[in-house]
This record gives sequence, structure tokens and C-alpha cells, in this order.
Amino acid sequence: MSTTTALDLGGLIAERGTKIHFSGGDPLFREGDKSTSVYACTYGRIKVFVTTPSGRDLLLGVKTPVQAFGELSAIDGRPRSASAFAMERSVVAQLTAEELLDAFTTTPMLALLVLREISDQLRRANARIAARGTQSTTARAGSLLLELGEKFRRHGPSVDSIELPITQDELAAWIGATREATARSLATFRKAGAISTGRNKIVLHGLDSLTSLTAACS
Amino acid sequence: MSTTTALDLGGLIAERGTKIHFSGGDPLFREGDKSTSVYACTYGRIKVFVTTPSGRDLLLGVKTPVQAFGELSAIDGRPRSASAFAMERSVVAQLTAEELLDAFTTTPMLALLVLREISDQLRRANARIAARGTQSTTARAGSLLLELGEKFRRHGPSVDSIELPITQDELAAWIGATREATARSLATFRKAGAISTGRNKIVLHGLDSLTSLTAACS
DNA sequence: GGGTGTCTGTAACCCAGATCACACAACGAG
DNA sequence: CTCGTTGTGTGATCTGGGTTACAGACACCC
Repeated sequence: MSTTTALDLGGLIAERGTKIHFSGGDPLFREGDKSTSVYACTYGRIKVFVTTPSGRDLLLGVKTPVQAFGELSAIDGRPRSASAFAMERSVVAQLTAEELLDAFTTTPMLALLVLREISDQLRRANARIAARGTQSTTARAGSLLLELGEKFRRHGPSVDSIELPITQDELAAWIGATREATARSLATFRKAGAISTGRNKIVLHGLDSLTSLTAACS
Repeated sequence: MSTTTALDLGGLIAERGTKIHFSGGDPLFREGDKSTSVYACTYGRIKVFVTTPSGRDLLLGVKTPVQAFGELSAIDGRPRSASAFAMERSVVAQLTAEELLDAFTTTPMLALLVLREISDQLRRANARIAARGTQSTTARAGSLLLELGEKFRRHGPSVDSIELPITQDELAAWIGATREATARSLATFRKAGAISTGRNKIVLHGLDSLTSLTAACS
């Protein structure tokens, strides 16, 4: 029968789900939608975000291979609480809520896996609530850059220059600030020699200097 | 055998767990602790909060009968990401992580129950991330008062005066503002006749006037 | 090549709210 | 009753970052 080699939810969806291709900027679902499918990014990058009443976007996460997303609506059947858009040419695997719940009954262990997944997200969300308001924009920007730096170091060459493919708008939406404030924070990092900036990219000159700068301005 | 009449996680824990009594101000667990038990409040009020680097407390939730809390560490075994203290004389039911996981295998449906529980918390957390920074403190204070008003209306007499047993410090920690800013927001509500304030209490004069005031200052 | 849209970099202004600093009221303990 | 503690109410500053407003830089298409 179906032997499952997957050790996490994303892997399982990628294995069993139907693949769908998207171009950059395409919507997968929007806040308020009634859809209940669960997805996993298998190629590219998917941004998950909410639009605040004031019209600004606030990133909740960026999904890369092989991360799952859209679990909430699949679990409780309520409307989407966030929107998901492809940031670039991407491929995602899709599983319907029924397929997921069926998998729960055949593989009870799977429910525990999903629980851990969601628990982790909740922990991160709570940490973020604590960070907002107590940390300065610069501190939040630095933390995020460090986090992304760690994440991208494996993929790229192991030199101490790490290039992040991200715009300042995206960075601003991620840390919950305006583009201008984010640019100012980046300027202080740049003047200190910790990073350099360019169109659609931010280059980290090693993580150490950035780490100390971030720690300093907290 | 053990017939389970509980329809939610809190009910199940209250039914099977061992009862423990606490006085107001007593800690149940602290951020960083390695304990993995899961709890349900059966009497009184338990506050769940994190302490920010700047030393301020930030409330993540107030648990009343029969709400569960402390699930995260029970699920993934990681250290507590928040602290839990009794706000007043309280009774909680405790279940060890092993007992909870055992219950999962005997009652597969239970895992789905917990999933819904955590999903709901995650939805709320994400909504809160979006609210912070886009809404003014006055708007956040008003929203919280309305929410608490709804919650307390059932318990108290059904008159249009709803008395909330809460200090301004707690309110401030809940909405993520200083005590002073919170007092000022309450002052505007008080001057508009929507509430009155006292030691350890806030009285709502009906929800309608407060609703319109909150909506106005968004 | 030149035009156009997207992205980056700064500067000037302004305001919500944090910080600091009191005065006073309510309550419990001795 | 008096004193200490905890909670409330409100002023006076200060500042981070939102808002507005441009000026250049890069990329792409015709």
C-alpha cells in the first residue's frame, strides 16, 4: 500500500498531493475564502500574509520547500485567516481537507505531527507578539536578517557573504514597519559595514557584526 | 470503563486530572521551566503571560473554568514559552504529558480536539499581531473591554451594568501598553459616560456606547 | 536608445505613546 | 486610628517611527 517515508506534514503533502504551478504574484487563496485545502511548497517561495485595516500587508511567513501551510482552515473548516501568494514561479502540492482527515484515521501518528507543526507556529506567534512594541524597528530588522541569514547559508556557498533575495518592502511587511523606517535601519547597518544593499537583494557580510549591532540597539 | 462525557480538552482534563489548589499570586510554572504537564482551570482565574526583555509583563490569556492551558510543552516537550500564575484563589486540574498522549491513542478523536483548540489560539495570535501597531491603544483597550464584557455578562446579573474584576495594570499588560496610557484611554471612555472606574474594577454601562466609541477612534 | 515602472535612499515634520514625576484614594495589618 | 501598600488619575517631556515628499538607480520593453 502507500508507504509513507515522510517525517513531517510538508513531506507527506508533497508526496501524496496534486502538484500545481504558479507564476510570481499569483494568489493561492485570500483572507476570507471558504477553501479548506492544505498545501506544501515544493518549489519557489509562497508568502502568507494578512492585510491590515489600514491597507498595509503584514507577512506571517514565507514558505519554502518543503513547508506546509493553510492547515488551519483544513482543521477547523473556518474561512482563511490569511492570504497566500506566490512570490516567484512556484510549485505547490495540494491535499483536500477530507484527504488530510482520512490520513489522520489511517495514520494516527500523523495528527501528533500536525500538532507539533501548529504548536511551533503558535510559539513563534507568541514570541512575535512579545517582540513587537518592546523591540525597536532596527532590532527587529536585525533579528530577521540574522534568521534569514541562517536559513540561506546552507543553500548558498559557505563564504561569509550571504545574499538574501528580498525587497525592502517585503522586509518591512515582515517586521511590521514602513518601508522608510526599514530603509533607515538598513542604513545604520550598512554604515557600520555589516551589510550592503542593492536592488532586490541584501548582502550580509558575516553574521557576527550584525549580531553585535542587533544586540546593541535593543 | 472510563466514559468520557467531555466535549473539549478542558473538560477532559478537569474530569480526569488531579486537582491542585493555589492562592492568588502563586506560580504554576514559569517561562523556561522543563515541566510538561497540561492543566485546566476549574475554579478562579489563571493568567498566562511572558516577560519582555524590558521587564514588562505581557498577558497572552486569562484562563477561566473550564479552559485548558500549558498544552504546548505537553505536545512537543520543549520548555515553557510563557509563565502561568493564579490571579486569585484558584483550583486547577493537572494531567501529565504521558497521560495526555495515552489518551490520544485510546481516543483518536481527542487529538483532533486539541488541534482545533490550538488552531483557535493560533488564529487569535495572528489577529493580535495584525492589531498591534495598526490600532491605537484606545481602540485596543475598547475592544478588550467589549470582549470581556461579553464574557462576563452571562455570569453576572443581566442588567446593563457589567462589572469587570480587573486592575489597570492587568489591562495594560493585556493590550501591550503602559499603565499610564491605559488610564488615559479609560479616562476618555469615562468622560463619555460609557464606563466608570474604581479600585480593582471597571464597570461597563452597557456595551453599545462603548462599541461606538471604540469604532470611532480606529 | 529613450520611456516607464519598480525599487532604493534621504530629509522635514508631527504625533501617539513611553518615560518621569507626583498627588491622592482605598484597603489591610498592627 | 495610623501607617504602609497597592491602585488610580494626570500632568510635563521626549522620542521612535509614521507620513509626506522627492531624487536617483536599475531593469525591462518597445
